[in-house]
Amino acid sequence: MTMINLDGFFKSAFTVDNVIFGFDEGDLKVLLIKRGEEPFEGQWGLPGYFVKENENLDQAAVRTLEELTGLRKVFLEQVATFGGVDRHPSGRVITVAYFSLIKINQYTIQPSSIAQHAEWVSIKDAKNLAFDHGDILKACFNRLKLLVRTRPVGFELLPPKFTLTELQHLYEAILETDLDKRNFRKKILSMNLLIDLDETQEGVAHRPARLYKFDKKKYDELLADGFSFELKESRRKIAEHLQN
Amino acid sequence: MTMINLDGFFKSAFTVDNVIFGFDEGDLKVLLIKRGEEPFEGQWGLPGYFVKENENLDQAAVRTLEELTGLRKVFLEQVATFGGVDRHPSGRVITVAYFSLIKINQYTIQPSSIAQHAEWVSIKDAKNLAFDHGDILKACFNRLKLLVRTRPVGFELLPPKFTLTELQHLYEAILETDLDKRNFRKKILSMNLLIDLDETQEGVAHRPARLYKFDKKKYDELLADGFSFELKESRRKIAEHLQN
DNA sequence: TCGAATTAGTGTAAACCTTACACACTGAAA
DNA sequence: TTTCAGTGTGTAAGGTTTACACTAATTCGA
Repeated sequence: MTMINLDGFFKSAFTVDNVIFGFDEGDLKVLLIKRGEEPFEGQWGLPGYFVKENENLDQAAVRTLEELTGLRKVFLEQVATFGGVDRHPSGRVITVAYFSLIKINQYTIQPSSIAQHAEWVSIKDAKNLAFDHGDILKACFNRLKLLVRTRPVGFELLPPKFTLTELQHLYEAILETDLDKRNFRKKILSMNLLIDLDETQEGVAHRPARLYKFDKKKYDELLADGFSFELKESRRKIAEHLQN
Repeated sequence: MTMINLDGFFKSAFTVDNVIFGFDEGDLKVLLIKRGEEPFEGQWGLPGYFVKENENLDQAAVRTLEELTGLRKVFLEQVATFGGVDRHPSGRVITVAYFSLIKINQYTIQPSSIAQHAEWVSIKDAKNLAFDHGDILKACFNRLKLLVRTRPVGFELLPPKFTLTELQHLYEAILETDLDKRNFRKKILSMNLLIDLDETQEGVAHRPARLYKFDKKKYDELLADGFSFELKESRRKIAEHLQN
């Protein structure tokens, strides 16, 4: 049997770039690296790693995420591949972008050298990134917006126990819009995907809110029955938004 | 300024694989290649091409699509990248999957060697593909299903003049469900995105249907105003579907 | 301990959208 | 002239989304 010989074809270095989202203090954040060397020294960039000869792309993404955050088994999904000829000044490097959602308070700084320069940056402040990382971040943020409306991934960003207000703020941060409190609660609660823990917040200087957790078991059951999680943004509010 | 030296890192060959959808005789089809050589000789595979040193991924996809179909300026979008270590028997080959939508009657067979073995295969019959092309096709089909509900891409698959029944059949083929004729028409026409051409079909052995064309100009205007094209599948029908 | 501050929690009516459903019309072919 | 095949049309019921404002619980400081 004759096989294709790959020697004659162009080969490129390739990396995975991780867009790691977290949510803290009502603000959606990304874990960025302050670059300590050229190119783009001093600028923010995404954590990126060369893929090894013997590992799959997904494996590389999982491995590097763990090296950086210490976390395993988090939400992680491939988004897109960026392969512009001139995207890397040192030569051709094709990068596969992954995005992940982590609970920011579970994040612990790791001993790896790159992690020393990692910082959570508000998505609003994540500008002027190195390479084409601005484009990559944008693609991942768009994907998150899309995903959050059709699958209950928001819970990946919240601590196990959360209040409805926190959940609403999360959605508002991701969708970049305001939501009506009563309608939001009605909608979320009507899905029966939250377990009311019969506990309340502690240490807040106001009426404490009830705590809920996400009922993953119930969701998996409903999924199997053809249920579709759908959380809509107000169309009117989108339209208003676009006018600004 | 010190730069990273890429020589030390593993490099891989890169291809683009094209999932080219067409619609004909009420049936959604994919353009596949009957493989004339090992590996997977005799099986169907996606048209795939190595990416060149000096071209971007999108350029490679556009170029190869034209080489195969003779068509330029068609709908083309990157879907996902497949980089399993063992996906290609000859060595590491990472492939970036693109999907495109073409008007099947504009397709003309090209002189390229690969095009000689190209055939339109109904999506239902596209099984047992070479490599991981089955997974790739599935990913692209899922993306098409998603896209068709939120953007008016269906028209890319139809001839410039079409009947409402043809449009409905197209949606039914993509969404793999039945739609109610009256409700479908009501919904589509209420968007005001179709121009009634005041012409009718010819050469059919029954009452001829009116012909319409897609009003792209209007759509672009509406888009700018925050309009969102949204065509929903009946939830009940989805649920029924899942039970089968 | 009282009042102010802060955030939590709740219901309804109107508008809008989606669904289910059946029959008369047109033109070609026999 | 009848049959065949597919086109084209309306409505009522049910469900979803929207807009909107006040009372409840707790801490803090005076």
